[in-house]
Amino acid sequence: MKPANLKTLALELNLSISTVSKALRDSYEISQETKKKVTDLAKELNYQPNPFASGLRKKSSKTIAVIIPEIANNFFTLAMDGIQVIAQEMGYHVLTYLTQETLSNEIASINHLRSGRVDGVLMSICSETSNNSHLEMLNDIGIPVVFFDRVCENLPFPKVTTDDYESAFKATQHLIDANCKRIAFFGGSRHLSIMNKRRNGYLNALEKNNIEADPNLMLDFNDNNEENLQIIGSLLSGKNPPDGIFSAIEKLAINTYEICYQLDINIPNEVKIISFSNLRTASFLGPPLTTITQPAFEIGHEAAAILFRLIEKKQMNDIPDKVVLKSTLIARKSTL
Amino acid sequence: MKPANLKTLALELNLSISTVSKALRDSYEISQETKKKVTDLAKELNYQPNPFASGLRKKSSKTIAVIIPEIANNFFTLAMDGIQVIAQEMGYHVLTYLTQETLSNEIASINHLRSGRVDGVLMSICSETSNNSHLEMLNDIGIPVVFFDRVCENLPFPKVTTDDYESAFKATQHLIDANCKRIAFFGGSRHLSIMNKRRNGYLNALEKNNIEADPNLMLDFNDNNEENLQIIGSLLSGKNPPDGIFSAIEKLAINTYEICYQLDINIPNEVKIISFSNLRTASFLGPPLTTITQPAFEIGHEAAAILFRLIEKKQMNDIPDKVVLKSTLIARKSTL
DNA sequence: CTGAAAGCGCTAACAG
DNA sequence: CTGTTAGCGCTTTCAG
Repeated sequence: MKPANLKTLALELNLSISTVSKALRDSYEISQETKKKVTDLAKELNYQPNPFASGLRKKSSKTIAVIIPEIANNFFTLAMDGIQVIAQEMGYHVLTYLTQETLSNEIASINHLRSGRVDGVLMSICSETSNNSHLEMLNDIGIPVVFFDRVCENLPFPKVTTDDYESAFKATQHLIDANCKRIAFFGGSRHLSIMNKRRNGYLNALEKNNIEADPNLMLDFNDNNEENLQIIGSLLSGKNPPDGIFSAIEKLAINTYEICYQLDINIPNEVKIISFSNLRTASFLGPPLTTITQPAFEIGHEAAAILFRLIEKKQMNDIPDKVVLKSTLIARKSTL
Repeated sequence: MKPANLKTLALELNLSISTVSKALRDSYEISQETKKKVTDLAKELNYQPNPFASGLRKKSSKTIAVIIPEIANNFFTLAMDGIQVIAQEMGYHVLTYLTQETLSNEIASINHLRSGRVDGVLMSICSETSNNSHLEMLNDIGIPVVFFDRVCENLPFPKVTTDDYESAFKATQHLIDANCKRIAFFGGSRHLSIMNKRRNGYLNALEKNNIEADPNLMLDFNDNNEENLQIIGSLLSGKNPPDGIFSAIEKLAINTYEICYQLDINIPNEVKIISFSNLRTASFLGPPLTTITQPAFEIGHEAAAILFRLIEKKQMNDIPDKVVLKSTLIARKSTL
């Protein structure tokens, strides 16, 4: 069935299209009486304004884009939830683009934004992103952008992150306090600033405790699960295995559990593990996993809140350049 | 910076707008030479067609809506991934609406569709949805719809589900085979057909084994986590507790683990558990959880594939009314 | 092969 | 207070 439009309403009520339009937007130019007639009929006919027509006219769409590496990931899922909650409140629609950790997809997604389809963008960059030329285009496009979690440091957009360096430092210190001597770092792409911060937190904690960093214990992983399992397997079954692991990525901690189950390595007796993670089941793993838990929902929520202020150009005075929401270390049996 | 449009290109090349438009759409009316000039310039200027203008004109938006109860849920996250993968392939944009298990949100989301903003809808209904009047509006709107997982049985839209009845039957039989005598069923809203199917599978498996169903062991849960924990707690600490639990909802299985940890109840010795679940960590729980795992990614992927055929009116002959993708029972220690 | 022109539904300036 | 009109950028007849 063809949806009702302004013309339908105008015809029915013997009014002009513009009067109907103004009435619906509650313009001061229109009499109460007319407004009532119009809104009543609109409700009756389930009138919904055509978003293309008004988008075309007003150059705004009440839509934002969320560009993230993946959705099957507890952190991004929770962040997404935080974004959606506030978007729904504000009456915005949310378009999602997954880059699948692939640069070409990220570029394609950004190119979509050029068309004016969305009023703003929330973004977490993919692990392949090293050079920023495509992100700089965001500047040219002149669209509000807020980065969250995996931010791009040298671009002039607000950033919402967690205290990656401090948390990583604490995590490492936690292992040291648990008497670990050979602590491994499981990280991801060196292109990501959050990974570098976590790595630095790790290194500085070692240094502060006069432990020499062993390059053999600092592993960078990519997105290939099979390969990652092998790397972890050879590390743990090789000579001089670590007695503590700080994983900067949830997936790698789960992989480590898998390997330990396979090789019958006892956690925490033979190796202790702490990981950045938003697993809801961390407490029920065998053994329960000590985590650095990021406030994922809040990060998404806050990033979206800033974006909406940017879009609606309200309170522009107090748009922060950076927001850092603290993560929480929750000690469980895997580091006991 | 203002994005390039057809006029920009036309002016630059001394061509008419319509020629440029046709050239970009590779019309047979346009010479190869002109096409090349146009596409080259378009690439150079990063031309992206204005989606509002073409949406307005063509009454199609290359956009679909996904309406789901929640995103912080392993099943829906994976389904979403399946949807996104094929949508991206097909060049479609994906709008997500979360109903948060609330009928009023579901109605609001459906009302958004009326405007022609999207070309099709993928939907999983919320647990509050009993009466279908708002879903019937989908019919009036005349937009392609495909239901997945939480389908609405009596509406004439394709449905993609898993074999809920059979899987529930198997799950219950699995507990019976493991020597459970008092098997509890943890379910959700009675409004959802999948819940009824799972409950029926449970009941029929009991019947087939000449076990009398005990109403005290059949629990319906809602979305209130605290309350659910209490209910499970009193069941397990009461007299005549179950020696087996079949949970139709992942979250309830996790809640059960929590209570068992609290009350120091040994799984599987005192109570065995099997649950519908897409937890990636099921194997690493203490103890590993026996699951009925739905092919969540595939369900999303298949539902989207059907939707796109519907939208593009291709292969309309073989649009299935129903697709059932099988779940897998993976036996682990929680039922050993 | 190319161009002119109408119109999708809405908004906003301007007239009345 | 209400109506007329132009035009957002694109597609699509229809003419040439």
